Amino acid sequence: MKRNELADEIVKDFPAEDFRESLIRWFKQEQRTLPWRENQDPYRIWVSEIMLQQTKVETVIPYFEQFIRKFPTLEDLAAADEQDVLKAWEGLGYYSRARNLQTAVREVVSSYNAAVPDTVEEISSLKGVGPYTQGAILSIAYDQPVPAVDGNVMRVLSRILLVDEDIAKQSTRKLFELLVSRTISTDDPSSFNQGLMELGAIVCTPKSPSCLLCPVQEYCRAFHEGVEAELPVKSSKKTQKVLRYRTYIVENERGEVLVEKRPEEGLLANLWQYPMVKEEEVQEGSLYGLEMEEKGMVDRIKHTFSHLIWEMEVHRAFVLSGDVQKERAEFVSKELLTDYPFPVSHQKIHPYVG
DNA sequence: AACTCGGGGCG
DNA sequence: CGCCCAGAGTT
Repeated sequence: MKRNELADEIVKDFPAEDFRESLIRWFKQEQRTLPWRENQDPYRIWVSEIMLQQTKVETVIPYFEQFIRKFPTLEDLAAADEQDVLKAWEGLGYYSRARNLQTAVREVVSSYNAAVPDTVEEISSLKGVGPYTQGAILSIAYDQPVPAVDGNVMRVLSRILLVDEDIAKQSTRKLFELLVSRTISTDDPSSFNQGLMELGAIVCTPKSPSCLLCPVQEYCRAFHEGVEAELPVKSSKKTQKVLRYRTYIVENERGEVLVEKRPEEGLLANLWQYPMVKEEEVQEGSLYGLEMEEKGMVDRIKHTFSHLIWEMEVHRAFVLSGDVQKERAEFVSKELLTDYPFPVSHQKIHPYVG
């Protein structure tokens, strides 16, 4: 069956209008007060949506407030140094979000007279603005009736409409976009989309949903069948690879510490770290052309990413002779170190640097 | 369609 | 420990 026909069959006999009204009424009553809900400024909505990708609301709040203080307008962000933007993003993860956001904001300044575009074609062309974010900005900032399908929406609707497609597949998101298109409110698409997400965050949670408190319980097919705990269906992912490194705290005679900037692409791109070499490439007493006196291991740090695991041995060393021959590596005073954006894995080393 | 890309909190 | 989170870009 074609996706379009499947969507038609799923929404057949579903009381969309009653569902809409209950959902929107509940959202207006019960929504959390959040900093990006103070107004409809497209720039603020945009920043919040990027930060919220794969990140919980409670985590985002302090980052959002500090980010807006630092970069109050789109022009401020466009004019900022990338390093300062990454510093404001430090600890939030998925750092390409920050770099793509700045790229996109600069594009808006140069090509759209600093006004966030309000059409699907224009806004979806911006770096970092995918199917979800485009729908979120258009519906929340511009009141357009377009779907904004995230994990919450797929979970909520899979239960309400009894959909057992695997939500780990990208193609499934398109089915839910069709389902939202057939149910969304044209009067208040913003409250409808946010209501679905808010419901997923507060009531229709992944584990043990609060069905007895649900404002749309009477419309929930999964609840009536008693299968809400079995939905959504999601295939599991594979286990992570383990990578072993030795990380150095190298101090010179002036009390400065050696740090290096990671490559422009890939994992933790353009963030800084203490020099780190694969365990099998360690050369005792030598690093990046420097001759060192090794003072032994300080700690073992295990850091887990979504797709891999780092096991780092942290060693302390002092420079005996030589010059740094490695690209993007430099000695920095301990005071200035706080200006450099570090991933959390290496922030764990800061206490040993003093 | 599968992989990459962070980090935290929860059971 | 595994799972999930207001996903997007790359291959």
